[in-house]
Amino acid sequence: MSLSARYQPQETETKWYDYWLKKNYFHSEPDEREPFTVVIPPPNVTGVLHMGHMLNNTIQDILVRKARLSGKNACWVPGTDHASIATEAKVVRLLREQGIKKGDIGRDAFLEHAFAWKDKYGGIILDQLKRLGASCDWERTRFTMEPSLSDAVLHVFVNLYEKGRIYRGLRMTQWDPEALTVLSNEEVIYKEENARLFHLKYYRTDNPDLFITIATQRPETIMADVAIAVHPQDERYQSFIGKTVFVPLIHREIPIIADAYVDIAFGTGALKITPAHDQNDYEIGKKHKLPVIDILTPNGKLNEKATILVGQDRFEARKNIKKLLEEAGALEKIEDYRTSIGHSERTDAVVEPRLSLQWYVDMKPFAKTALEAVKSGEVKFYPESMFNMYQSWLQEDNIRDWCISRQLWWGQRIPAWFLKTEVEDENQQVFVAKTAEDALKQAIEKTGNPSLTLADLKQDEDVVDTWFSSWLWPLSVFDGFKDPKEIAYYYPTQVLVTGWDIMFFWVARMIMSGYEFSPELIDAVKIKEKGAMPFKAVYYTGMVRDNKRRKMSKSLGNSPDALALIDNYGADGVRFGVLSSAAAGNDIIFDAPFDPKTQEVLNESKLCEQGRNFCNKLWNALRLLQGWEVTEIEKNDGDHAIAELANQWLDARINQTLVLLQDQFNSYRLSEALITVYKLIWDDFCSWYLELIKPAYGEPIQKKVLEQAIAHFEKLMTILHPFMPFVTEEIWHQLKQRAEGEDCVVSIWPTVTEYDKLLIADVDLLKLVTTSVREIRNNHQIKMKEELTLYLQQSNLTNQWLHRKGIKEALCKTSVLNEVSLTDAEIPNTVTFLGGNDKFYLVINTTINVEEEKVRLVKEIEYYHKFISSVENKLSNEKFANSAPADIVNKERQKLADGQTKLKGLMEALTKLG
RNA sequence: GGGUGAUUAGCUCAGCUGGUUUAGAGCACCUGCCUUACAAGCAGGGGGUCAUAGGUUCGAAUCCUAUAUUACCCA
Repeated sequence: MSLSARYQPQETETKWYDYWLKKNYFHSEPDEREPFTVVIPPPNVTGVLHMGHMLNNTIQDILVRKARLSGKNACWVPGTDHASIATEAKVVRLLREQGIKKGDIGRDAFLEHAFAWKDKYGGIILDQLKRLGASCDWERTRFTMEPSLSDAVLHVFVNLYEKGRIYRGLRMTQWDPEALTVLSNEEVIYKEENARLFHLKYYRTDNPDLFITIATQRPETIMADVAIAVHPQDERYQSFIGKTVFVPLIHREIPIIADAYVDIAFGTGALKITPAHDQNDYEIGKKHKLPVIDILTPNGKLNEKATILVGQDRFEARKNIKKLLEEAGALEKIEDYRTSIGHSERTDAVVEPRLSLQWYVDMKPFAKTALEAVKSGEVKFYPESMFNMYQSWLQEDNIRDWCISRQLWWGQRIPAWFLKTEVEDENQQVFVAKTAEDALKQAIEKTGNPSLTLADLKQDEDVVDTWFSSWLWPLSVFDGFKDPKEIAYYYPTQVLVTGWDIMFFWVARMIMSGYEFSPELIDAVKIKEKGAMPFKAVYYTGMVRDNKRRKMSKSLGNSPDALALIDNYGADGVRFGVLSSAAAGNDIIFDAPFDPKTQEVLNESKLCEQGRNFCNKLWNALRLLQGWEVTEIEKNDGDHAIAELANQWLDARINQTLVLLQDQFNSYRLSEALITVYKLIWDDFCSWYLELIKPAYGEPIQKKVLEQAIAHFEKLMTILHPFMPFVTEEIWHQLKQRAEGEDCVVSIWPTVTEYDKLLIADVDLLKLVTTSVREIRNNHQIKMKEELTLYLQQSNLTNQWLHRKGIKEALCKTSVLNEVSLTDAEIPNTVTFLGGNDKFYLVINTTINVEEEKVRLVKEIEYYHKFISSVENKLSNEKFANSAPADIVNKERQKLADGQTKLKGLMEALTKLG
């Protein structure tokens, strides 16, 4: 059967993925082998595959496939995250389009809609991962809101509450007026923006001629002012302290207080205190026992407490109040300035500080554990430098309690019940339990009222933050909270692969929950033996950016379509492209070009093209092997000697590379590992090995040589498999007839054996001489086919080299020579070049341009002169000789000696030219 | 405002513990080849004061300090 001249990924990729699934190769069950566990960072259930997923899942797949080939019990658990805010927003929007309001249909009906929507559209991303080749154990697919995982969330909530680590409190929170929920601090994204600073006059109540000017960027909140604060040492305002002023427009009287918090240099040095609408003002207000006046509705409109502009949106009110202030003579001036403004991560709405009653996790003890885990090296970060960022966040003075309640319905409802009779406030009685029945028992006990029934209780309306379920992911995907069997085997996971942007959201919190709960779920002996950490290593990928260094995102439209890329280059090609410039932690500039006319991103990539070309190279190597005619007759001729040499050499090179690869895998230098394999295959195997064993035109190849070649090719396919699974599986099967279950995906990663380093050096010289001869041909316009004669200067080295079996024949073949011989004499009318330290003379039939030759030699001589003098300088420095280690000094001496030999040779050649 | 990285060829990046590195790779570029597996290819080539200025050292792309540029994190 003849093969197409080009590799066709479309034809093979689906075929092999289905085959692997059919064979159940990705499924794992606990057994006696060492486990290699990876849990996927669960993408949003509503998500579609983007470049970041491609990168991060390619890396995970490489690690998992490599582990599988290395004989470990590889288990990669996939799944999705319910993503409460994002999903709820999506469903709300969808319902609105159908004319349905969330509030009208109620909680249960809404959840029905949401689940229906999730069943229909959720999890598309998991199918897309299959296109990429992800070898997940799909039988283990989990969802953060499925019953078992939700159960774990409730368990943990109750557990932490009982330990006194979860509390309910009235605090200043970050409010998203669009999603109508509080956010955790981490969900607020600060952006630098242009803003205006309004300078407003507040007149004294005791003297209408005196006023104090304050600077604010939020004039629409002055109706909520409760004081003006100045610095106690500010000389300008000493006479104002203790007096009162009128709030402009509404003429409410407020005091002027002194507080060292005020920055004398900022604005006018006088600060309006608005506790309901500013975090810092709230703190000052509390300190000075000032009242709180909240003038905003949940959706960011002014309420009746504002008394003016009631019903207007905060930004509309800001515009309108400017006019009123001007008319009232209260506006002194407006300044432009830059400031950073907090936006909601999910809805991008400007967040509003808001006083509200929420649930919090006390983070101090957790932070200490999490910091220690990485500091001690139990959890390793790649790259290590990520620890700095981690540390600064977890330090005691930086860590803040985690607000975990959200005013949403899509998520796990908070397992807390209250008495219907009590007013909702900080002091009301609360019964935290996994079920309403348990809560009722508590209520009866605590109130001493046995007649209470379920009807007297009401459950907290809120749900927990999505991250409060995903922080349990490594524990809950193995149902650790229900059954210790699987988790005892699979925990801790090996490595977590994720972007550094969710280091705080997710990584740190998983470390916290891991240390907190795994000792409760797993046998103490096992924990002692394997550790309590959720993963042994974290591989932080960079952010994928476009060629203008912007983060690739759907909203910017600067990300190529991941699936279109796979269509264009094949999954293997895209995997190659995405990985090849992705060192851990460094951001990746993905090279997809933009259409110069439309400015739309094109689904093209040079790097993926390189990956596709590599597949094609492999494919053609296969075609070469298949095209040869085979002979059973073994001849002990030159070709045989070359084949033997090539065979042993490639074997040595593979072994040498395997050692390097192991090191690269151990340190997670995967892009380097890929380049290493790429070079081994393209340069060593294709360019040298196959060219060496290639029979002359029309000649057959010896059966044994072909078998050796196939064996090497097969080994190389196993080595490349983790990176490019599809093409390697295809070639693996094309190479020979395979028995049932004899597949590349489950082949055995080669073990390193002793190899001949000297042979590698000898072939390096062969390559060097060949390249030199080819260069001379190029320079003298001698055809590649024209056979030439080469002489080598006689020396111990050349003598030994040329007499290694196969070298002479190989050299004749690669350099197209008719004769190679050793000589003591200078050979006239030849081009001289250096190979190693020795001189080579190439006889060419064209007349040598003596002047050109001289120029070339003089240039080289100059180079060595400089080189030698720099080494001599170093060596003549006594301090160097005394303080440098002996082997370094010896190396320098060797460098000098070699340089001198080379220089001598070149000088002789120059003299010879006359 | 506080902090952390980055700066190496036209572009994207390697270079790990200072010493076979007067610095590597891929792409792009130049020259010659449709040679019988592959033009998605082959053979060869050019191109870098390692951001700048100091310092430590026998020795610095590598360590230290400052400056510049740039990216990000935190408030």
